[in-house]
Amino acid sequence: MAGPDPVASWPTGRLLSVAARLVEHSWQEFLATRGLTHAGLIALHLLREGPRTQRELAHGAKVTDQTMSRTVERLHRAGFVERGTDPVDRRRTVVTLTDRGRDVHAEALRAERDEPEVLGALRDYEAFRLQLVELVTALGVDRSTAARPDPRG
Amino acid sequence: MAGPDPVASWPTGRLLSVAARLVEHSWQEFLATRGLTHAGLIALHLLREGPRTQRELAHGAKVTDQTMSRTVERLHRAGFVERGTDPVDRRRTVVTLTDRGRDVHAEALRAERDEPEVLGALRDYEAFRLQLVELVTALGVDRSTAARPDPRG
DNA sequence: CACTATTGTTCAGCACGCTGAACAACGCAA
DNA sequence: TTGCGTTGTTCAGCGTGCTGAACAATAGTG
Repeated sequence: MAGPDPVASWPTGRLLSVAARLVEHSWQEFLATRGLTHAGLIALHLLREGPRTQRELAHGAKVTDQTMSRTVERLHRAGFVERGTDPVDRRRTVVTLTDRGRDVHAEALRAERDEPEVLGALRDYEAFRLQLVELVTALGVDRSTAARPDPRG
Repeated sequence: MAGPDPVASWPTGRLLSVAARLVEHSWQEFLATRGLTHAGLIALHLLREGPRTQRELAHGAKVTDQTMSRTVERLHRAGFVERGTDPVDRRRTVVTLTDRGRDVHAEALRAERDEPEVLGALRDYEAFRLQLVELVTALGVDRSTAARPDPRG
């Protein structure tokens, strides 16, 4: 008994993390049956308009190059992307969407539209989304090369 | 240049994840200098009213027992909690806050109040918080034992 | 051509989340 | 006591995030 769920007393950052996990989790059923992961989905999303280098994908997804490297590897293993070396600059790995990748991404878009049940618990879904976009835009200047902006000590 | 940051087109779940990472990251400076982690902080938070078993902590933090197990281990390693076996039920590990733990938690609370700069980017901070609380309350029924609610197949 | 710096990617290793499985201790029944 | 199911915790292993370091290839300088 006592205090059952004083979630309201949590720090906002923690609230954000837990909410993210919970929502991610609600996608798991869909994703697992398709053999893809939630991180891979955003990469697919960024790839829909054409081939990109891993660096570009990392920038776009607001993650480090290392993280995107592994995500792409996973995506490739699942057959959703193709990897090739840029003939002009052989350091670069150019990532391209396969048909299956394009297909599964389209399906995910549909599913997102069809099942707003999860986020339906929110009063002002659109307002909430907007706040998130603001937050990410404000805080997520870049990353990718994992720049350490203020090493004063 | 093309499309620089179409964050607004991201799925909401991804937005949530990235926002969480970004906000978490803004705490890193504070946490790192104190030798604690963001996951540990919520455990400390739950411990402030008295000793708890790991199971209770897991419930309270909306994570699985396994995850809490490792978090407590880390906290113990850092000297913020003490662990003991319940004499009544020797299966149980009772976790208690140390003085240092209580101290660092209080400091974190203060810091949270003093530096709302990060979340200050938001228009309606309170409304946003409220949405998060609603979301977590609605979706985060429990976890801990990692119950699989619907294994129909 | 070597020398050095920069750029693109991967490797090593950690934190944090999860699931499945193992293990120890308890509780209940025969 | 033995046996078995339940409960509390940890171990194994994976996915996603990070940092720091290594490595390969390109580019600039002599």
